[in-house]
Amino acid sequence: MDSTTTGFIVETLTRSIVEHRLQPGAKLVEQTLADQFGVSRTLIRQALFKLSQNRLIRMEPARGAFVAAPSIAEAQQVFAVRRMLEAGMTQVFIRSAKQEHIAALKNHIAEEEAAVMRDDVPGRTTLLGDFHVCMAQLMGNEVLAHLMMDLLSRCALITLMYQSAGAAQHSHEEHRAIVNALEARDEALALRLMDEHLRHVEASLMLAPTTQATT
Amino acid sequence: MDSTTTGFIVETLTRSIVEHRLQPGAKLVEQTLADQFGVSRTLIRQALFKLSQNRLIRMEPARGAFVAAPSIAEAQQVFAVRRMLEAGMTQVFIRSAKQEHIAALKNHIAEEEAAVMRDDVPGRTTLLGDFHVCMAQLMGNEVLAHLMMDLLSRCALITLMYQSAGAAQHSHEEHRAIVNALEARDEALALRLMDEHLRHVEASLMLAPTTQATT
DNA sequence: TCTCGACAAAGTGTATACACTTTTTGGATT
DNA sequence: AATCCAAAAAGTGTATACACTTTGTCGAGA
Repeated sequence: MDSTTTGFIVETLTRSIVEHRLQPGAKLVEQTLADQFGVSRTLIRQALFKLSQNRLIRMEPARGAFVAAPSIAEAQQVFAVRRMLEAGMTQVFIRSAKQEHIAALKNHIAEEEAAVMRDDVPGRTTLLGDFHVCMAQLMGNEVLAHLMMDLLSRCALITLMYQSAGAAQHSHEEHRAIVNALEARDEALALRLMDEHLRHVEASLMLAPTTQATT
Repeated sequence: MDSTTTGFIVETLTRSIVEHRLQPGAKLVEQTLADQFGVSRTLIRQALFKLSQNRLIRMEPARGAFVAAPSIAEAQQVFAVRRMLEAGMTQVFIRSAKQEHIAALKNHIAEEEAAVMRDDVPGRTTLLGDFHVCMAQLMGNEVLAHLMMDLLSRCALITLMYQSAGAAQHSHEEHRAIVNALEARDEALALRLMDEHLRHVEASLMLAPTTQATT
């Protein structure tokens, strides 16, 4: 399985969805995609199934695959989980991180800044999310890292739909503050900042709850 | 997708694996399974793919599917994630749970006890894991509940391989203590008990690290 | 005009066929 | 006897065919 052909299709479709070339609710017809990619429906179906696991699309029996339009309620649940998990993660991180790990985070933050500055919407969304994935990866826990990627891909769509440039800027600054707290090994502060950060991101999304119709 | 036929195959295979009728490392040949279930390889492949997402089997390109034999290292990572996540979960639960939710947990514990008493190995493993899933479900957060199910199915195999009757008994008693702390709304105690509980379960597994060869 | 139903078109669900890769087998050579 | 190579067998990867479901269209009847 996943002979890189399927992987390529998944990546391409993911980009199309995340960059809004495919709108939430749009139908993905198997034969059409098969023609476009020059493969059979078999591989397309494999790819669609993977995308449905990532919650980027939704599959309805005998009706087909549709680009997901995650509800506000679902996003709130995802953020609730992230607050629970990332509090613990921050705690373990601050106790075990070496200086080089913190340097890696600083490096990441520089990339974030560049993306925010040049107003690169898909780029900044990815990077702002990757900050959290990056922390997980630096801890050397594959399971945790994979889980964070999953959670972030899951709210990537809604973040993209609702996040303003201002909110992105704010998010970036909060990341910087968190890293400073980590470097100072101030556990209480880091925990508080992380919790507030996640609440802020969530709150910024809720400001425009009626933009997107459900499908 | 998942026209219940695939679902049935997944459930049947899951039971076979969890109840050790299929041993870790065993190969799953598609045509053989297709004949047994009376379907084509197409549906078998769908089912195998789902099982691989649950980490119950491992798929190697062009070589086939094998029953997973999760490593000790992987189990440790899963438990680390569970400690991070369930601390937060316990905290939120104790602050928001109604009396009826605590009653539901007590009810679950009664079932656990029965399974432990009658020495029903697959049953007790499932129920002991479900205690944690149950908490998540009672909180009304679908995402959290699904995540817990995922994490638990992921270490179900290794738990089954390594958990002794004594450890199961111990686990059950710790669940009881946790529920008592929840009912008393003693947050600090509940957090401590949950953390210790997860460490105990993990420690009990590590006692016999050389039983199963890798594959 | 509106509603209902039958028919056609489009699309998904499953089975099967065939190509390609891996594994096994059986001998020939050393 | 042991090793290596080639051919056969077994098994996976992908494409295609066909059945069945859903959706859209068009005309008849009220």
